[in-house]
Amino acid sequence: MPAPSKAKAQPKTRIQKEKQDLILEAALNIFALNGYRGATIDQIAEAAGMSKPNLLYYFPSKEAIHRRLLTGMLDLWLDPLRELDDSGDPIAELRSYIRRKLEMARDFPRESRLFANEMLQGAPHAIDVLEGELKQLVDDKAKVITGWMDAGRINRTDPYHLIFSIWATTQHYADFDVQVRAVLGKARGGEGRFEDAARYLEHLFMDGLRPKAG
Amino acid sequence: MPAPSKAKAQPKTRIQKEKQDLILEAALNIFALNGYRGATIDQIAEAAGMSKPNLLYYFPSKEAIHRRLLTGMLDLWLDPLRELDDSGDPIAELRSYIRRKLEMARDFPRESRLFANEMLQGAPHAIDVLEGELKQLVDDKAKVITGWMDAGRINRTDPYHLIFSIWATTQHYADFDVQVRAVLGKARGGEGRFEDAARYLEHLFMDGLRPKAG
DNA sequence: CGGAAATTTGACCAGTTGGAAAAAATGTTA
DNA sequence: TAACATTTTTTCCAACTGGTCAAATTTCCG
Repeated sequence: MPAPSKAKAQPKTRIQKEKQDLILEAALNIFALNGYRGATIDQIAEAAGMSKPNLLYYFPSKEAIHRRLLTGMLDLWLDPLRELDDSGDPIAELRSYIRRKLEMARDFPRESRLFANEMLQGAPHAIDVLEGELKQLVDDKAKVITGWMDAGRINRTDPYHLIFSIWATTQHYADFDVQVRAVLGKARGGEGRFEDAARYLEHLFMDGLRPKAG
Repeated sequence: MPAPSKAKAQPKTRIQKEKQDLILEAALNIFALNGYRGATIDQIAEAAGMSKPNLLYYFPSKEAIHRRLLTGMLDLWLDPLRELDDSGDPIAELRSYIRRKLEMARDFPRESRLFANEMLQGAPHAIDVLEGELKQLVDDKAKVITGWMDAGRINRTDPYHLIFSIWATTQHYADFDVQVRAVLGKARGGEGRFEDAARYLEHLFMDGLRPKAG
């Protein structure tokens, strides 16, 4: 029995990596659905098709699994913002940022909910990333956006709150999915809702509600 | 020992009402912070300054406390939308709806988080309200908004997604408070952040980002 | 005061949960 | 096949959790 704790950091065999991925996949489902405390190792193990002690052979603790998922997804989460390009056309850049974020809400709803859960709890495991990497990145991109405003290429407004509102509106479709579906009903709550949302959000962020000709 | 179960439905004495309020107040803190499963009766009891059996004298179960909080806040949550007035000025009505919702995020962050937690879990206790009362109300108000569009008083867009985006952007400041604070930093993350948010959101929803003179 | 009703407490319980230990089973390789 | 490392299962445990119950205490009211 060699220290299995090593296995977690860098999986040696391909089998180990496969099992770990299996566990992470199952854990993502359970955590996203029930929150950290609501999830049990037994549930995760069963979903991964193995026994609890077997799962604990690959990860030292429940918290370790959660930490892995969270750090993994934080990177994913930040990617779209990283792509916001200073040298591109402001309107097109922001439009495609909104689209990318909405696609993430559609394609990675479990990750989004995991993140939302963490935020609701006060980000006990992610606060340093928020105050470090995230803040840094947002500060950066806020400058880019401010530059566009200075050049008169988009209306002047608060770049930080602009980014917040893009986060909020897009993630809403993942985190509050039940509500969205319930309100839209069967007719409009199907697959098309993301298309509708994309069209709407684009219009909102670009032109707002007030008619141009006062 | 008369059936204490009656006490929950209609508190007899003023003392009973006071204690129940004390418990609900404490429970709101704990539930909002830890989610339903993350909260323990012991925690709530201690926060309310009483023993666990004593708390259970006033509420029959943990779930009963949670249910009371949830139904109580759903009403509060719907109030601002109810006030949206068909006969008012569209721009002013929507503006003040946004302001009211943002004030709710500022003044009732715990309630907002309780609600967010419930949504993330798939609304197991609130799904009927969402599909019933809430959907009804939104359908109603969507018609009002559509009427304004037909009259050319606001730009044509999807009224349902408009309402979603108002919910999302305003609640974001309660539910993702840690993130907002972390990104804004000490300088701008203080009390003023709600004022900034209000100014920003008003501008966004009214005029969007694209300069009028293309 | 004195008794009844309401409130509070301490002891307890059964089920669950995260996790440990060790043995058993299964490769793997020479 | 023998020796060795890896993986899996069986068994177990201590802490925690929601909730009960009877006894003790306090409050209320004539």
